[in-house]
Amino acid sequence: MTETARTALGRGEHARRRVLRAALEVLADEGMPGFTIESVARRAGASKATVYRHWPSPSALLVDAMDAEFRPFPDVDTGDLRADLVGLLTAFASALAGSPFPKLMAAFTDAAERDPALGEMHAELTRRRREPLVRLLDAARGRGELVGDVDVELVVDLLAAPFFYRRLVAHRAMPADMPGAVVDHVLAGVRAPS
Amino acid sequence: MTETARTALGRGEHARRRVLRAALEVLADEGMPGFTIESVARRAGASKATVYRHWPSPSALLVDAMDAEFRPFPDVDTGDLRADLVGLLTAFASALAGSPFPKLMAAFTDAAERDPALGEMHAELTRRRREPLVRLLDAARGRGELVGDVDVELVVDLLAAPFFYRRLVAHRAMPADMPGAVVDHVLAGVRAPS
DNA sequence: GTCTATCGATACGAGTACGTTTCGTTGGGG
DNA sequence: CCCCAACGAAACGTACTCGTATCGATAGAC
Repeated sequence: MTETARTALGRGEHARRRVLRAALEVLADEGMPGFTIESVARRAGASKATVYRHWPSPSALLVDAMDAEFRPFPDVDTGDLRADLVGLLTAFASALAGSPFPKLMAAFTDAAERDPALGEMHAELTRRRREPLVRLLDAARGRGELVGDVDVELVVDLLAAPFFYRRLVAHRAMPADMPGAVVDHVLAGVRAPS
Repeated sequence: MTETARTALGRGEHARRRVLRAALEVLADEGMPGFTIESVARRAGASKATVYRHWPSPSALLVDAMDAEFRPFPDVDTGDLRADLVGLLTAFASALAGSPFPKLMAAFTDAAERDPALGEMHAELTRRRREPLVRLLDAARGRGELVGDVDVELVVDLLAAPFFYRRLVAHRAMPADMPGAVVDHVLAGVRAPS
C-alpha cells in the first residue's frame, strides 16, 4: 500500500486546514475586497506558495473553505411539527444573530453573484441547510397533518427567508418569539383541517 | 439672489450625476472588490480629482449613489388586498429577475455588513421599499379584513423575504405564480373570518 | 466678451496584490 | 536513521490603487 500518498497529506493536510480556516476568517472580517491570497496566507501563517500549491484560484479556495466549514443542523423529529420547526428556526436565528455567520453569508452571497462555481456552491449549501425543514414537513404531510397539495419547497422558503431578510436586508431586531410567530403564521395556511 | 451658488451646480451637477450613475454600474458589474475610485472615475469619463472633490470616501459615494437611484414602487390601493399585494410583489419579483438589481443588492448587503453608514442606508432603503406593502396592510386592517392583533411588519417580512431569498440565497427559479402563492399562504394566516 | 470656478487629463510616490521562482528548513514515512 | 516531499520565507517584475497636485481647457455667470 503506498503510504507515500498519505505522507504528502501528513504535513500537507495540516497546512491545508490552517489555510481553509484562515480563509473564512478573512472573508468574515474583511469581506470580498480583502479576500486575497496574500491576506489569507498571512493570517494562516503560511507561504503564498503553499496556497497556490493547493488551490488554483481564490474561488476554488473559497469553495473548499465553505464546504469544509458547513455543519448541518441536527435534525430531530419528535412528531410535534410546530415544536420541531420552532426548534430548528431558533437555532438558525441564533446562528444568524452571532458573528461570523451573517458576515460570511453576506460576503459569499455577493461572491456567488459573480462566479458561477461559487453560485453553485451557494445553492448547494443552502439546499443542505434546508433539508431538515423539508424532512419535517414531508413527514408531517405523511401523517396527514398538512393539506395534500402543499408546496413543501415554498413553505420552507416562507419559514427560512424572513430570518435572512431581517438580519441581512432589513437590519432589524429578531425577537425571541419570532421563530414561533413565523411558524404559526405559515402553518395557519397549510395545516389540514382537523 | 446669488446665482453663483447655482453656477457651481451647472457644470458640477452634470459631472456629479455621471459619477453617481457610473458608481452603480461598477458596483453591479464588479462587486465591492472592483468598486474603486479610479474605476468609477474611469467609467464616468471623469477625473479622479472630480470624484474626490465631491465625496470624501467610497462609502459616501456609495450612499449617495444608492439614494439617488432609489425609486419606490408606485403604490396603488384598489381595495382588493390580494390583487394589490400580488401586483406589488410581481413588480418586485420582476426587478429581482433582471440585472442589475440583484447584483446591486448582493454587493450592497455585503458592504452594509462592514460599514455602519452603509448599514443605515441599507435599512432605510429597505424601509422605503416596504412602505407600499405596509400601507396596503394597514388599510386592509382598517377595513376589518385582517385579524386585529396582526403584526404588520412581520407580515411584510413574510411577503417580501421569499423573493430575496430565492434569488440571492437559494438561486432557484421564481415561477410566474409565485407572488400569488406567497400572498395566498400568508393571507391565510391573517385574514379575519368573514 | 471676459472672468473664474470647475472640469478632464496627467503625473507622482507610496503601498499592495499578483503569480512565480528560489532557497534553506523540517517533519514523518520507509 | 535517512531522505525527500512539502513547508515557510523572501525576492522578483508587473500592475493596480491610493490620495494629492498640477496642468491647460471650457462652460456658464455677469
